[in-house]
Amino acid sequence: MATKEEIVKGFRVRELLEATRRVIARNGFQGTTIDRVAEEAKVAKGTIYLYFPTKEDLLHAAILEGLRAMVSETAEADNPELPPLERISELVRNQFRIQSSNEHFLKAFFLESSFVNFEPGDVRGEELRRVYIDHLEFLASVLGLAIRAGVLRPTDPQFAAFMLSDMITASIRRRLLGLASTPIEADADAVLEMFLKGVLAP
Amino acid sequence: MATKEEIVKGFRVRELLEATRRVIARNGFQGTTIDRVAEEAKVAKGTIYLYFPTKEDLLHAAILEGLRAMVSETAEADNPELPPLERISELVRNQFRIQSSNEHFLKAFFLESSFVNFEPGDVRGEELRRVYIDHLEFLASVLGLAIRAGVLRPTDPQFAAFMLSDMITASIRRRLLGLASTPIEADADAVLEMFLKGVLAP
Amino acid sequence: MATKEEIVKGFRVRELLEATRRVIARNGFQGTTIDRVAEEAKVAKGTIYLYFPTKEDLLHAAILEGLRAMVSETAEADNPELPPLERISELVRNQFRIQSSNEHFLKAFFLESSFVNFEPGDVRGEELRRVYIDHLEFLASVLGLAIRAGVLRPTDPQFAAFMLSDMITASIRRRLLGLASTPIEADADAVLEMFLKGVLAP
Amino acid sequence: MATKEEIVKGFRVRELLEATRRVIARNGFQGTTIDRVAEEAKVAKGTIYLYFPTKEDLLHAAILEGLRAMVSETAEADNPELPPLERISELVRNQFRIQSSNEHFLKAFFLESSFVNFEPGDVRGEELRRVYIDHLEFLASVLGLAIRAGVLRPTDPQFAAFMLSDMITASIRRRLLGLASTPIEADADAVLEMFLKGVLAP
DNA sequence: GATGAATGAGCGTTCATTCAT
DNA sequence: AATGAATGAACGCTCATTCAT
Repeated sequence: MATKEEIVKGFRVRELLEATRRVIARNGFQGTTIDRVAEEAKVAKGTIYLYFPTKEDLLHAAILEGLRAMVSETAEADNPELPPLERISELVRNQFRIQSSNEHFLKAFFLESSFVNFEPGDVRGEELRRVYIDHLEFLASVLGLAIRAGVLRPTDPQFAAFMLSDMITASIRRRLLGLASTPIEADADAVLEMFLKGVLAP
Repeated sequence: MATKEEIVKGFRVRELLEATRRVIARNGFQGTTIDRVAEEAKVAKGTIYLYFPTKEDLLHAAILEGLRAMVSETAEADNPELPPLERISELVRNQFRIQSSNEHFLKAFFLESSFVNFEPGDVRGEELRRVYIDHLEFLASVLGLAIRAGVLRPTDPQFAAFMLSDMITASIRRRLLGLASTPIEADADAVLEMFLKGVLAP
Repeated sequence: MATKEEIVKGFRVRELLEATRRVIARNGFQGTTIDRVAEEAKVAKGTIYLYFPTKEDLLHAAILEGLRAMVSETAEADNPELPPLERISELVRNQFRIQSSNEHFLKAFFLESSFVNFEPGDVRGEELRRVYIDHLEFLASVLGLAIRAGVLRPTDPQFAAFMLSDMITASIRRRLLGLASTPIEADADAVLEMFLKGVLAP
Repeated sequence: MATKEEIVKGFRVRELLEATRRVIARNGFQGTTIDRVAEEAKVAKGTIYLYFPTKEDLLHAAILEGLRAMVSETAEADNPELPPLERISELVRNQFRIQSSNEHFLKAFFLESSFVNFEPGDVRGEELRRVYIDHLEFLASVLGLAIRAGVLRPTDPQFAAFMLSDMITASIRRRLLGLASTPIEADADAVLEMFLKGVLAP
């Protein structure tokens, strides 16, 4: 059961993590310093160390929470009762919307960090990977259902899920690199069409 | 005409760039310091500054050369006389081979840096983007030919090229994240199949 | 109103500036490094940067304060009600006393730096020059009064002030170069006599 | 007797010292590096170390020679047969001319370095001081003659020589600080008048 | 608990000096 | 003798972390 202190602590932690993400969004990972986070959170520098033992832990927690928010928002927006194809279609559209609304934090995340800053075997890295893998498995399960329903060809759903997820990220990245000329609304459809139909002439 | 000194200088530059890429591979971009490069190249710190005016220039040159090597190797392995589909197939297979052989350096590059470390407008960043864009345009031109030949559906070849390139990178990334259970040789085929046919049931 | 923190900060700043002047005195401007100042002030290197953004700012502030102390001490010791000649005489005597008590810092300042270390147009250099020029103008105004009172010949008071100031400095420099055999008390009188009467036989 | 090698060596040394003074003139003492001197002398960096064991020795020799040139030019321009007052007058005018023609090197010397860069007891510092003292003694001897001739008041000629020399330097410094509005030709007369007659009303 | 002044290891960079050619 | 590539100590500065208040 949560004591009053724990609740207060929870608030502080949340504030710190949000401030951290804002700083990441504004300055990138490189430019994220403890000083800046403290200033953004309107808290003394030392205070951060009451809640996080190192900067890496703070960053990790901020990313993890941000990623979890994105992932769970995806899951919540999912409607399992839709026909498989429409469900997938909605998922893609939702994910586009989510990543675009979160854009600022995710921009830095997808362009700069990914999952590399942690050594293989590092607990925090594993945790991060875990969240991502859970997300992929959720996608894979949806794809798996569609395959079993005969709507999709029998392919490796894990592989397909990874590719689908990456294609979404990729088209956002493409936009951030200044290589997209189409309006952003068209991206979800373009990704979906390519994912579903490929490029081969019928 | 190259004098003897220029040749020696060329060797040193190459050694330094290779050492730099090894350090990037081992420590990531964040962890790449002049000290470490010097140690890796078995050279005093100051020596590096005889060949590169700043650390950024060194990193840029190392990345640029690594990227160019990858790109030009792709172009050289291309056989324009193949039928469109086989040509694309070969391109994908080649790129897989190339990116896997370069694996260590490219890992850090594709996972960590992308093209972000340079401010927009930075000459070096633009140069880097240019190389990448050239590569994409080459892919796009091959896809464009296939479209005009009626082998591929009429789609935006730029978009398709970006996605294809990214799918290759993604499946390597997937492997680096420990999410692949299939043998690496199967990746190229899997990417190709998805790219060409999509996942939709016929 | 000064808070407690501001007072403490003021102490630190003063300690740092004094330490800086001691280091300048001991090692000259060339030999003044942040490390040495930190050691002299018994403070970690980084601490200095909490109070001064760059080394140049630290040096500038230390010199400026040292110069201002000298200049304002001169002004305060001035007695405007004395007859012109006695007033000038007192001014010279006072300046000798002041410059000799500050000797160590001023030695380096007058022998090494002058006002050169700052580019023309540099705000800090201008500030330094300003203090010096103000001092000269104060001297010039006193000389100007004496001229209008008919006690001094009509000459350019700006020029005379510069020369008088420099003669004082010069005779201290002469002492530092080991060229003086007379007791230091005699210097003020010697300078005054030369300044007032010149060397020409009557 | 000078061997051929010694003559060649003499040429090189002279070239190096001249190059050094040009670099000092252009970049100040701070900005004088071995690299720049080597480039200015069109010689490899290592070559300098065949002739001078350290940078300090090079600088010292360059200053010493530059100072000697100035001093001996003063002595050569002297006409001992002139009446004392005219002789002094000519000396001052000549020194102004010399220091103004050498202006570039001397500017840095008089504004930046003086004699301080060498520890007391340092052989090179003493040598420098010696040249300067010799010059002062020459001036003092001329003043002494004038005193004995009854043209100047009986004063300490050493002191007077130092002051006269410094007043010349000071008025050049004043000009370099941007504090002079009169034409440069007037400086010599102004210094002379002040030195001879002082500022006191008759 | 909260603060923020203090710390010092570590960074990128410069440059006097050395030494193999 | 002459070269200039190589060296590495030293510099100014940053910033994650600590700790007295």
